[in-house]
Amino acid sequence: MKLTKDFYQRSALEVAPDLLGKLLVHQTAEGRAAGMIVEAEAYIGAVDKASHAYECRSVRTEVMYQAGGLAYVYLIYGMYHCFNVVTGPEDQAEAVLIRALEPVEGLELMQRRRGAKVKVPNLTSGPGKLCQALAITKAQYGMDLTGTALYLENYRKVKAAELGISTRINVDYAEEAKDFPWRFYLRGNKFVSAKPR
DNA sequence: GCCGGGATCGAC
DNA sequence: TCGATCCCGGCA
Repeated sequence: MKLTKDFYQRSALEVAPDLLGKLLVHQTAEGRAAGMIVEAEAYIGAVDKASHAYECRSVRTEVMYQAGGLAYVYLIYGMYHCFNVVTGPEDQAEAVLIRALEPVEGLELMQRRRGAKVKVPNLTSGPGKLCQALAITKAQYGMDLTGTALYLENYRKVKAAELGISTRINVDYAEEAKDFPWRFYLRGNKFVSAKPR
């Protein structure tokens, strides 16, 4: 079942752990590719120096200020895209970065997009990798996640014992925010991008 | 205009 | 450990 606006229009800190075990689906002319979310990080503009929206409402961050249920996609390091789910009510800049997926559907398509030599665990085990595997680019910026092309749906339940929590990856510059325990992952899943601290 | 830096990845 | 590579934001 597809996730509805109600699911997204809550705090990023509630949505992020709830996203584990959900299926991210992207339907394109090339076909359908989908993976189960195994790692996600919350970003909350109002209080979070690691957030792009911290003291910054601009063309790039505008979608984060919209009501939850839209896609926030940005280019990082000049070469990779990162996919976020916008959460919360309108005017609260919040989002959840999807950091890793376990491939479920369209493995051949993902392999073709990522390159023939890439081994399966590396298809979707990082925010840049999963965007390449699912063909998510800035063309998907602002897209409605309750639509038909790019959406999330229920896939499997996650037990409390499977939930891992840690600090977020690569935000050491963010002063006190670097220590916020806002990263959520499925314990023991081999597609999780990095070892927790 | 110009300049600095980044929610990454993969080759060395 | 380090380089690729480019958009964006801040400042002039």
